[in-house]
Amino acid sequence: MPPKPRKRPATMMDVARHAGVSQTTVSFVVNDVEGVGIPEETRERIWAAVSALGYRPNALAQSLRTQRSGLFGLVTDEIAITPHAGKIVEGAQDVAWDHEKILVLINTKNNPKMEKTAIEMLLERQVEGIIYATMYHHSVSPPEELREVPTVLLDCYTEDHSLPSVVPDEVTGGEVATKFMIEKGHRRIGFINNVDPIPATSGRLKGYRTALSAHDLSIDESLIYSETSDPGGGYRGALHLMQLPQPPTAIFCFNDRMAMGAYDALRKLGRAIPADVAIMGFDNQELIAAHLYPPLTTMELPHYQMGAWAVNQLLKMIDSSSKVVPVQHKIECQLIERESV
Amino acid sequence: MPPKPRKRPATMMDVARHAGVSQTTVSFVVNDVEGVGIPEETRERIWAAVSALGYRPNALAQSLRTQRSGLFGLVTDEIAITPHAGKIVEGAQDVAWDHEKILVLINTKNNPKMEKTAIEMLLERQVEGIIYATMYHHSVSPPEELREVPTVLLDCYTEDHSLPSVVPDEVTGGEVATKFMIEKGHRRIGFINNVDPIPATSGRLKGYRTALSAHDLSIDESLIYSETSDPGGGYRGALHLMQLPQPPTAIFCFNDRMAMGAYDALRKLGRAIPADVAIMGFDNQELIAAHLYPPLTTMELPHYQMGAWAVNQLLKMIDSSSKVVPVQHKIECQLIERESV
DNA sequence: CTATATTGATAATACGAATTAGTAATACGT
DNA sequence: ACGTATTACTAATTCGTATTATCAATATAG
Repeated sequence: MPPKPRKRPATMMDVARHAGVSQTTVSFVVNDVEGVGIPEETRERIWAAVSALGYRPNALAQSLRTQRSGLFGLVTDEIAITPHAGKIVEGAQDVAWDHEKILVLINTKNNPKMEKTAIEMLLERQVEGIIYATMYHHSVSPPEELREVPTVLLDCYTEDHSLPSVVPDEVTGGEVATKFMIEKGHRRIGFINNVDPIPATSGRLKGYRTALSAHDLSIDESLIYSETSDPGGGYRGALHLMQLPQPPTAIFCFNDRMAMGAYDALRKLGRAIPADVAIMGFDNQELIAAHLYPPLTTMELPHYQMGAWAVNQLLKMIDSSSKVVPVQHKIECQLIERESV
Repeated sequence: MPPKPRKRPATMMDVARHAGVSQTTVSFVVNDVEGVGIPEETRERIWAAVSALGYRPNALAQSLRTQRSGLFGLVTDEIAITPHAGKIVEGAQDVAWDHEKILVLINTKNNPKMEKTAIEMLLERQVEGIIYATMYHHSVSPPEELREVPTVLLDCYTEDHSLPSVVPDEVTGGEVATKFMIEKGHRRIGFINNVDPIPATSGRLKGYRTALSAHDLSIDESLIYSETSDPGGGYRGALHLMQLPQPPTAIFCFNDRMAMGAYDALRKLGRAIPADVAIMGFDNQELIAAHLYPPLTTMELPHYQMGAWAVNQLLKMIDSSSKVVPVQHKIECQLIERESV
């Protein structure tokens, strides 16, 4: 029979016996502890035992002893809706991996009770930090338990800013997008905004105004129109703007889904994109943006970066045990140039 | 000062002292152990101490003692690409939650070395089971370490089927899709297949043939055309089929992205969907399918269900310690009827 | 009135590793 | 030759909980 009929996995004690030394010595060698004099010969004997027995450290025991679990909790409200969640997770995961931390994931479906239980569970498991992430940028009031451990809010924030958070820089995003259209020569730029009172709505609008002002362009309020943030809204918005006495030559849409609707409207009106009218989106929802015809120029939300930043921040908060003052970090959105402008 | 200057979280021992009993008694009461005679009065005293100290069990210590970590590992190749990953995670998460298990997530980016390290890490952390998931249905050869613990392959399988796996039922999917078009009255149904040699390619084609045969329709090989699985491929495929001497009245596209291309082609040819030509997709990529005009009728891949099934299977494998024979489970795809057929 | 249950607990140990405090044996300095 | 370093380890304790074995005090049986 091959050397596999082990039932219980080998412990450090097993290795010690096999190598004829004490458990302590094994620990010293395996962890390569500084300042303990152990001759090469013994070390080899121990390593040989390690591989002979297929020893693998028990991280639970280590965590218990060292009081650090190496776990970070990632609490999300909804994970399945958009690919955005994936990017957040990926960013967080990448950084965590580099620091030998591992992520435990809980999806609370926006259910406050579940949310509370989830955080309780994470705390029981001694997570070293928690990322509380939402799928769109808004204000939240998370369970108080969150404060018992280093925490970063992702794509959301508390009204009082008492917890560190990382969010997209909506204003700069709107500004960059608008500036880009201006630089492409557009002077009459419409904006189909969202109707929901969220930071993205006010932020992108503010950026739009800023960019126009910065280029000494007057702001024509009739070019700013609000609609629901779906393709239908985009469709109606574009129709409306194009039927103005002086229609715009470029339309900045609140998001890619609305841009999709705008495409339909323009097609119906027989206007070519970007020849007759340029379209700028926001969100860079790959599946939409890259596959529209023509491919949509849009702003990418920094989900990956937010995930990465959040983990980095947690790492900082953990080792500099000194209370770091809660930071509100904004990350710029990236312009993704395709062919619609 | 309010009762919060605790540094170290309270342990069971602290509770015991506070209530004037032994740690053992606290354990008995807190875990509601059967058959130990402890009067109501003492129990109350203990619970009072628990909330006074804000005691919270240390799951690491529990796990170490009981030898069950309550952790499941979820290893994915790529998580950010599609919303599919989100569904898998959500399905797995939901079932895990119901059984008080928690998911730890590692994304290995298709890097075999990282994959191996990741699994090693999970094993060190004493996960009770591992789900090895890929983002599209194909054959894999995962690290051998996987066999040391209950494992389920998700959306993939090993050639020798020596590990349990759950995958979409591609054949039935193709069949249901085709049957639907037939029932809508179509007799000449084109199929723009993928060129990659993966189960989805052969499976959906097989289902297509089966459905046609089942309805006594002859299979016209010229209506089966292969292209790359992107919008461009769909575009070319549709163009090709529509220029045949006897063009089809319905086109089954290998996936939604190709369907998107087919839409463009038909638009260019001036054919209306579904009046002139019906289009059927596959994958139900919400962002595409629901927002095309007209909304795309398509087959939904059972990602949520696969995630859920995988966790359920792990749970079974764990308690019925008897070696369960590796199951190959196929889950049917759901027809999502919209307006393109 | 003594033997035996029952009640209401506790002491001790195990889980697997990290770590502190030692210790036996040899080497070195003077 | 004697005290001190150094080398090469080991014993014992700890992390926080679950669990088994035990025990004292009272109640009940005979």
